[in-house]
This record gives sequence, structure tokens and C-alpha cells, in this order.
Amino acid sequence: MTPENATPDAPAPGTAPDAPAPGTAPDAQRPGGRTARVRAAVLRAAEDALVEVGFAGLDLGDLARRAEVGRTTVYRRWGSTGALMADLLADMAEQSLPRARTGSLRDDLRANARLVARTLADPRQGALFRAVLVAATCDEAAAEALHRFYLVRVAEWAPCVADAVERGELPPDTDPFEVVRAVSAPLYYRMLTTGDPLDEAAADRAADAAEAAARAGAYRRA
Amino acid sequence: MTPENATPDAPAPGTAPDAPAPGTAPDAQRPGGRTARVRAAVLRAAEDALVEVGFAGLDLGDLARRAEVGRTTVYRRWGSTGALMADLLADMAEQSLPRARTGSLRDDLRANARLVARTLADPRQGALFRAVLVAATCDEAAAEALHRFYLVRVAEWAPCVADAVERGELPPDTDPFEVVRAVSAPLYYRMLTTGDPLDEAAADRAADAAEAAARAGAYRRA
DNA sequence: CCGTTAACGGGACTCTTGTTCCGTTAAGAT
DNA sequence: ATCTTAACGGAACAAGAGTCCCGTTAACGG
Repeated sequence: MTPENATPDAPAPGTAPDAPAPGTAPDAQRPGGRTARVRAAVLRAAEDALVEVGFAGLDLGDLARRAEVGRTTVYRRWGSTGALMADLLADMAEQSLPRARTGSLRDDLRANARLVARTLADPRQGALFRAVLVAATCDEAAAEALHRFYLVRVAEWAPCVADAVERGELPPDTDPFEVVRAVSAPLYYRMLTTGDPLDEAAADRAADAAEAAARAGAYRRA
Repeated sequence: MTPENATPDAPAPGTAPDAPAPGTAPDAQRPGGRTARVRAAVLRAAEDALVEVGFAGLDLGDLARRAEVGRTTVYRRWGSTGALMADLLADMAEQSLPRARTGSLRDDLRANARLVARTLADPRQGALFRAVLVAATCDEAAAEALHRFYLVRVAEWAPCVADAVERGELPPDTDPFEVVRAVSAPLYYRMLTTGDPLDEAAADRAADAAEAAARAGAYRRA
């Protein structure tokens, strides 16, 4: 993500050397300094470009210019915008913020809802998330990366719900993942299908609705 | 939508004649027979193409070939894929199915949830909806058309909730639109962020959760 | 039925996107 | 320090998307 402090051993996705001869060595090539620097610069440029022109307007040639990298390099290493998005999502998944621990289900869910709403409402982050969602509907690899990304995020917050179950606030067979998803869902739906703003009121309503439904047992397993 | 039985007076969106001279007549040109036929053929072709290659892979030249229409015509009348999607969405908005009237809030909401789930799970309809959502995040005109589309759909089902309020099943100041949206939201969220199937169980859970939250007063106004 | 002109359609043209070729640079091993 | 070669980058090339020009077709008004 960030240019310099990227993990230097970050491996490119499924990439073959220049001439992918049929009998080449299996894997693990040369991920050191320069390669990592190029990757970081391109991913950073991709973020900028996504915010400005969205996924549909993404052009690998333009990316190369922004990242001050050879056009050929970008085409060779990622090949398609979808593959690049998958790589970017893998990078994003490593930056989840830690969940809240207020001790109250209501406040934990509200904290989550407000975080999501703030993220989606933020000009840069919001545009980035929309672009990434778009990419996932266009490219299979990006879709898988996106699913992993949300799995990581939801798993981070699920313990809030599990703790509430433990405390007896919710039915014992409540599915924590479903409750966390129920908090985000209305916010994403609103962003996509209406032009209404994602303010704190909307966030709190989403959290409270999820909590009420969970208490009523709407998210019990099987 | 369908090739032949399209309304013959369907107007193209904001379109100027071949040479948009500054002092031309205001509007309402010549929407008769041929024009309407071309529009229907192109919109139909657009649906097919969206299902096959998605919004990102949409190419106006290819559309012209599919619709057996001059390439120039497509570029002139719509100009961009976004404008074409806006036109397609306006067309789709006229085809809402009527809401359920079971007399029970629970069954009405379940009927709505199952309809949404079936639509999104359908190979053709689902792909079309995903493509349209993508278009809305890429193009301002398409976004507005999409908002109108969902407003129409939600308004069709809102009376189910209003009737339940009338019957005393829900708090009197419940916002019917928000309840209807709460039914769809988890289904869209699931489609986008996980690979899980949209089956009847998921639909029923979405409906029941929305109902429980509504009963608890989570969707009261102000 | 006839005239006017909005709208259509073919073909040439341009500019952008993506690929290929090959020489250059620097990572990693000895 | 030196060698090997993975990975980078420039330039030429091919393919395709979008635009322009201008002749043709068919709505709509009289």
C-alpha cells in the first residue's frame, strides 16, 4: 500500500518469468528490492487512479505513467485490470482496523456501523471501495480476493457478537458473522441504490436494527 | 425492452439532431416507427451483451452489430455506455411486478425477499442487475436512473408495510420505505461480498430480520 | 400523394490500448 | 568482487474503439 514500508518480500500473484518456457522452475523467483518497489508504486498509482476515474476508466498505460514505471512491466506482471485489483485487495486485507471492545453489544455494533459509514462516505476510501466492488463483479480473481477481504473484516468484528452471546444477551445459537454482515448491509445498499448520505443516523439505525433482529433470534443457525 | 411490443412513442433520452445547431427547436423530434425499432433492438442487444460480458466489456460497436444497426447510429444516439444504461434503466423501471397482498406482514415481506433473491440468482437477470449496479457507480446519469428505478420498486412494496402499520402490527411512525429496503439489503450485500448462494433460506432470513427490527421500532422516523 | 428533414448507415480516418522484440539493469548466489 | 538471469523499460507494431463526412432512407406535415 504505502510506497516505502511495504513488505519487501511481497510476492506478485501468479506471474511467470519473461519467457514462460514449459519446463521452467516451479516458483519463488526474485521478489527483492526493485520488484517490491515497483509493485508498491503501481498499487499506489492504482488507488489514485481508481479514486479519480473509477474501475471502468482504469488504463494500465496510464498507471505506468503515474507510477513512473515501464508500460511493459505493468502489462507483464498483472496483464489485466482484474488481476491488479485482486493484488490490491490482498494488500488492503492486511490493513483491517481492530474491532471495538466496549463491553456492550449495542455500542460495539454502533462503532462498527459508524466505521463502515465513515469509510464509505469518505471521498477517497469510498471511491476506492466502490471501484473494488465493481472490479469484483467484472473479474473472477478480483471477486475471490474481495470475498477473502470481507471475510477478514467480518471475522475481526464477529467476537463482539460472540461475546454478547456469551453474556446471554443473544440466543445461544446466533451466527456472529451474519449479525456483523447485517450491520453493514443496509449501508452498502443505501450507497448503491439511493443517493442518500451515509451519516451517523443511518449508521446507528443499521446497528440498532441488526441488534433487534439478533435479539429476536433472526440470525440463529439452521 | 422486447423488440416488437415496445411502446412506439418511446422517446430517446437527451438527444440532439445530427447537427446540434445552437438555435434549433427545443425538443420532441421524430420518435416514430424506425427510431423506436432501433432503440428497442439496441436495448435488447445491450441486455444480451451485459449478461455475456458485463458492463466493463461493453462495446458500442459490438452492440450495433448485435442489433443489426449502424455503428454511427449507436454512437450518435447514446454516445457513451453510461447514457445507454440510463436509457435501459428507464425502460426496466416500467416493468415492475405488482406487490404481494397476503394480508400478513411476514408473508408479504417473505414474498418480496424471495422475489429479489430469485431475480438476483437468475443467470440472466442477476447478471443484468450486477451490470446495472456497476454502470451506476461509473456514470452519473446511470446512477440517477438507478435511484429512480429502486424508488419505483420500493414504492411498489411499501404499502405492505403501511398496511401492517394500519393493522397495528408495527409502531405507528414506522417508515415503510426503510423496512422494504431492509429486506433487500442483506441479499445484495451477500451477492456482492460473499460467494454464497441466494436461496430461499437466505431470503426468509432477510425478511424475518427486517420484520423483527421493524417490530422493535428500529425504522421509526426522526 | 409529395416535400422536407430527422434519423439512419457505410466508409475512411485518428487515437488509444495492448502486444512483441530485444537490449539494459540490478537481485541473489558463489 | 563476479556471474547468472529475473525483472525492467524503450520502441516499433497490430488491433480496435470512437469520430467525421456525406449520401440514403423513411417519418411526419401539408
